Parts: sequence; C-alpha cells; structure tokens
Amino acid sequence: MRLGEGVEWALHCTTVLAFLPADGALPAARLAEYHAVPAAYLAKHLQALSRAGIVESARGPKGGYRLSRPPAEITLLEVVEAVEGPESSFRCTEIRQQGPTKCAPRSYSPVCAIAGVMREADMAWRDRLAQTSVGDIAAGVASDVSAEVAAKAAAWFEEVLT
Amino acid sequence: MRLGEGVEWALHCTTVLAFLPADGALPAARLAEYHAVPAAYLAKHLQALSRAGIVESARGPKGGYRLSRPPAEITLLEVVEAVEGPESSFRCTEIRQQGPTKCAPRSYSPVCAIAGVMREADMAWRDRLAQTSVGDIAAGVASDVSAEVAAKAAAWFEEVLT
DNA sequence: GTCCCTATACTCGGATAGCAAGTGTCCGAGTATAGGCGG
DNA sequence: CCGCCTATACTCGGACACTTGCTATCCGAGTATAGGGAC
Repeated sequence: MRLGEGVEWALHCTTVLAFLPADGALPAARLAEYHAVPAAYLAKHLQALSRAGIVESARGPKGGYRLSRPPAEITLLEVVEAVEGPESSFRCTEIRQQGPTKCAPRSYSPVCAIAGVMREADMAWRDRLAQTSVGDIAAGVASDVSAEVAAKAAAWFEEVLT
Repeated sequence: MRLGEGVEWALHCTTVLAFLPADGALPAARLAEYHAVPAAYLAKHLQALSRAGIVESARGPKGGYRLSRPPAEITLLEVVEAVEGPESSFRCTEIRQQGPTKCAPRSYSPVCAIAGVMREADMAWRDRLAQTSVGDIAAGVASDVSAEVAAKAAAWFEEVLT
C-alpha cells in the first residue's frame, strides 16, 4: 500500500493557503516554488482539489488558488480523497465464491468476513483523517514554527502578494 | 491508495490453511485451484508468507504449505505486512524544509504536523488489523457458512488430502 | 522376507517478461490588467 | 482630463510522453516416496 506523493503536496498546499488573506490567491507556480516541487505536476493535483470543491481557482493576472471554505471546515480526509480517490484500499473480488466449492450466491453470507475486517480498518483510517481539519494543522504549525522560519515565510508572502 | 490483490489471496489462503489438520499440507497449486487464481502468481505471495514466518513449506511429494503457528496467534496485520511490506502508506519527504523559506533543520519541529496525523491514521488502520486473527476469521466463516458450501469444501479437502 | 539403493515425480524458490498506474511535461483556452487612443 | 477599447501577459485546464512497481509466467534446486534388486 502506497500513497502517491501528490497527497503530501496537496496537504501542504492547503495548509499554506490557510494562511492567505481572504481576498488573496496563490498561483500554482508559487505554491510549487514554496515547496520546491515540479510546478506542472503540482498543477495536476491542484486541479483535483478544484474539482472536489476544496479550492477555487481564478484565472488571469492576480489569479491563482484559494480555499473555497474556512480551513476549519476542510478535513484532511477530504483532501486525501480528492487526490487519491474515494475508493477503499482493499478490493474484495469474492474469490470465496470461486473454484471447486462454488455454489449459488445466496449460499454465502452477504459480506465476506475478511472484507468486513478490511473495511473496518479502512474506516478507522478515514475516521482519524476526518477528525483533523486543515485549520487544526495550520494552528499547529503556527504555534510550533520557529521565529526564523516564521519571518522568512512572512517575507515571502509579502513579496508574492504584492 | 490501493492494495495489491495478493493481499486478498494471502488472507484467504491462510484462512483455508487454518482448517488443515496439524500434519497436513496444501501445495500452492491446490490453493490456487481452490480460489481459481493463477497458480504461478499465487506462489509468489506464498513465498512472501514463508519468508515472514507465517507459513512453513515442505518440498517433495505430500509437501506444500501449512501454518507455522496456531491460527489464533496470526493477526491479519502480519499477513498484510508480509505481502504488502511493513512501510507506512504515507511517505513524508519533508518538503516543509524546502524552498525559499528553508532554514537549518534544528529550526523545525521534530515531526511535521501533517506527517504526524497521517501516521496516527496509519496506526489506527494497523491496530484494527492487529485485533483480528486468522483464527477469528476461520471461526467466523465456520459458523456462517451454508451447509451446501461446507459439504463441498469437506469433500474437496477429503479428495486433496488423500 | 527384509533391507537398502536408486530413479522418479512432485514440491518450492528465485529469475525473467508484460502491463497498468503513477509521474512528469507541455501547449491551448480564458480573463483581469495596463496602456493607448479618442472624445 | 476622462472614459473606452484593445493588446498583452498571466493564469488555469486538459491532452501527451516516460518510469516505476504490480501482474503474470517460467524453469531450475531440492526432497520424500515408490519400486526394484541384493542379501
């Protein structure tokens, strides 16, 4: 099981966007520069966030991306699912109903015992992600960040938003 | 995030092996036949289970695979990790320490807030899988299975183990 | 009749191709801005 | 001097190559068994 790195990028980007003033916007190229990742590829994932209604985009000069809702109302689960897809990690292909012991479908319990546990594990994972919002993350980094990093970040914002 | 189908196969195979008598053994080809999956590819995953110490193998005639421990002492987490690998689903590449705001490593909190939550979600997933054993699964299917399927399975075991 | 030896057949194990999905990149569509022109 | 128009430059959005890892397969290494021969 492996998550694409786009998930990490999307989470960090939404966190950065949470610090934007309400009328501001950051282009994909700036977000990529901030995290030192390929701009063209990051754009692909930002489009996914846009389609999911997590961020909204504005074209033209002074355009870019901004959060479409208050950070506290965006859960990490939404961001992850927007990039990675909403389907469960485990896919049950019902192999218990195959082979030499095959019977009519009504002879089997409605859900495979294995698939049931795997699904519960998946729910536990999603529940944890749904309990934390982008606002929580932003508050956490705001309180933990060193003065040096905070100053650099503030200067960068100042320069980019002009 | 997507798990390989080898995980499903491995879980079902260990469940079937849980019903074997202590001195019995099932070859990979029989396990593949039982689930109607490609034998050569299933063998690859059974090798992973063998390397992880979950099953033990015997070569030659009357050989095959058997569980190396009582089913109740094998958790689903062990089986999943044996096939899929033990590494976490989320990989933090510390992009927060990159780009124009880069500072010395000591300026950052030891763990990224995002990586922390992702890790906790991963732990929740693993915890759920660790709470259920192969024995639990076997007991569940034994009580839920229909008489028709049970009879077919018993007949198949009888024929194969002779 | 019993024991031993050998040939056999069956098993696992790792090394080898094929393919799909994630990764990375590019160019076209659309729009707010800035400058120039006319009134 | 003010308002409008146009050209520009900057943005997003989807369509196009490349690489990694999962999927699938094969053949060689190893061993318990079964049969035959010698004592």
